[in-house]
Amino acid sequence: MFPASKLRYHRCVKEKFRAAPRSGCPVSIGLEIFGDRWSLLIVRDLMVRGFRRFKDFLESGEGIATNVLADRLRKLESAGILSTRTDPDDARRVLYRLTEKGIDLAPTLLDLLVWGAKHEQTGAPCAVIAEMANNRATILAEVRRRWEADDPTPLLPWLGGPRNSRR
Amino acid sequence: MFPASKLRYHRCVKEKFRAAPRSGCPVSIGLEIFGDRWSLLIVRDLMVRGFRRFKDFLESGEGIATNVLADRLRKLESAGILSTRTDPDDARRVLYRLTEKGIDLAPTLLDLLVWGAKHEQTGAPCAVIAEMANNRATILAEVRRRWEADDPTPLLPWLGGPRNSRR
DNA sequence: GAAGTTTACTTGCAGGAAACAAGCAAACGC
DNA sequence: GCGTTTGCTTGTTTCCTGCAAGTAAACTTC
Repeated sequence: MFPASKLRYHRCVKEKFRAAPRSGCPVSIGLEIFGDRWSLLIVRDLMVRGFRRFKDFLESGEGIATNVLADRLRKLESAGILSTRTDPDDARRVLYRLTEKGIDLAPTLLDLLVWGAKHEQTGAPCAVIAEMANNRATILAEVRRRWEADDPTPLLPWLGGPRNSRR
Repeated sequence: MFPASKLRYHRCVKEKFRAAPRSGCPVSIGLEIFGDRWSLLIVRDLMVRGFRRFKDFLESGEGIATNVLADRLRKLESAGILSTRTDPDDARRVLYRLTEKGIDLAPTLLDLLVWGAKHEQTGAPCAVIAEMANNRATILAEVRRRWEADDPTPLLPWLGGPRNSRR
């Protein structure tokens, strides 16, 4: 009926106007955008795993449903955290990429990672985590470099990158 | 029927066993705990506004409902992020306090604050935010000092502390 | 010591969001 | 043309949220 891109646009416009934000606190406003169980995982995958495509996120191992994923991508886009464009090599594909605003979430995400690794039993290797906690600035610089260079190599190999992008 | 304290305990035990976590990633596990619009706001208020009591959170200006607040406090407690005890001065009151695990969320929260202030129009004074971004270590040390000293003075006066604790 | 007030909740209900399953159109590869 | 891949959408069911109202226990006042 409509081309996908137009459909997406219509939805964005509609969904952006929800209830008024609750307070002027920046934390509160941030939580309004990604205060749920999925959004930050998408940002994480874009940032450190080099994910770009719908399917990558679907198979990320977290078990997100397609409708929820589509919804979150749409919301993150309309919040200016990621941008979309059609893959020049295959017009079926939509490529997702963090914006400047999105990549600025790197410190938050890194802290969250360190916190989780410290206080919960996770599958993360302790050595890597210790290194991350100590080399904060270095890691943040590297994340940004990759983003600027549009380099999809996963930052954390043990997390696994997108599987078989060219199957 | 039951004293409130016992009721709370029963709920905690019951609610802790939900679906299995989705992946071993620390970020994912963290989001499992406070991946919603309210939990981190509660942590924020405990950390920088000196809130201690149920009523403080209710009147924080965010408009949280009583049942949601009770639920989040319970979950945060059973996740080990905050602890509760009865106010020695008034046995009706429950005093909430961050645990070590909870105060360790300070870096995350600070980054979130800086991010929000940078990318969204908020009511926060720019000067204060700039100062926070620059003096990260100092601020984190001060937050921890207050926590260790059990000092309820709000860290950010412009946020407002608990109103009329002794009315 | 009875009556009212405060505090920290719980309960009930309606509406919305999430999970699950299925379907579908456009773009490719042959 | 024909089957496949990709990125979705559309139901359906189930679970979760948020609001309004209510409640029990602990204080306060008289």
